[in-house]
Amino acid sequence: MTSGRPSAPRRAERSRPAVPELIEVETYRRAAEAVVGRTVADVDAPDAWFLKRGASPSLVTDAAAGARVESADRHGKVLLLPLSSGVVLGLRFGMTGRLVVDGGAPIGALEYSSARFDPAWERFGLRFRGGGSLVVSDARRLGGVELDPDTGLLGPDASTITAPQLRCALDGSAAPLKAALLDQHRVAGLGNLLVDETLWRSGLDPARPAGGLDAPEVRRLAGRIRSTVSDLSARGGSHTGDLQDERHRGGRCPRCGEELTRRTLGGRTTYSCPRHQA
DNA sequence: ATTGTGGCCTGCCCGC
DNA sequence: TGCGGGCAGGCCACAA
Repeated sequence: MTSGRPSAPRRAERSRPAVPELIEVETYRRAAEAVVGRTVADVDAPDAWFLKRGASPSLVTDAAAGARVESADRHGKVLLLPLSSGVVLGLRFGMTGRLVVDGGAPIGALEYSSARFDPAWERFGLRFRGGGSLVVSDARRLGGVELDPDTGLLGPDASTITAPQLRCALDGSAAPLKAALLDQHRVAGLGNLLVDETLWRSGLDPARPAGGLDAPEVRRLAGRIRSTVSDLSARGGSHTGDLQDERHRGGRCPRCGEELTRRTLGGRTTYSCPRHQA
């Protein structure tokens, strides 16, 4: 699209949903700590499609009913609930998944109108002895529940990734930097918004071959990944980046005013500044 | 093996 | 005013 017009009409100021990337799932994890130590009375799995990797309502019920929640952990975008039965419950939230603990407002509720929380969107739930519940609400059904997820397949968590870990994750890869950072096997926890924000802050072109970064660039990127996660966590979500308001056709670089490049990389819509991301 | 593509799913935005 | 196409993106199956 050619410029000439000042810019596309600015998107309505209405806040956008916080897509569940690492930051949001960490918020869910903290909320889930409220149920640690409780015993599962019953499993509610009304949507069998939501159960992945061979899990079925009866298998999940067998694993969870009567078991105590031992802890609430997270790796990347996966929320892990180890149970006293020895089974670990893995919860993924896809793009629109929310966690509702004890019937309170779903995390991120303030981002939405009340109509967004249709009871029909409840895909999975645990009810606890003595009351309370933990429910996954997901309009789009892109999330899921699995038993004993293999976290060994995931890369190091983005929030604490070190330069050597990042080098290892990117080394020898010809894939675009954007695609490599989205790949949960390489780095766990980053989604589309966080990657674009991080690369913009790093001054790195998302199309650069991932393995082509030199050592200073890898160090810089590792630091930016951590600081971006930390910064946006403090602001309240992965949608609070500096680039966010300009993520639309005709959007402009918040730093230099150049029109942002919009393209598809790693299968995702990618915005970057052609002037200072190289 | 790695990298790329398309499909899943469905609410919602926008243009007609 | 209503309708319908396109868009959103995490994740997986599959293709090259």
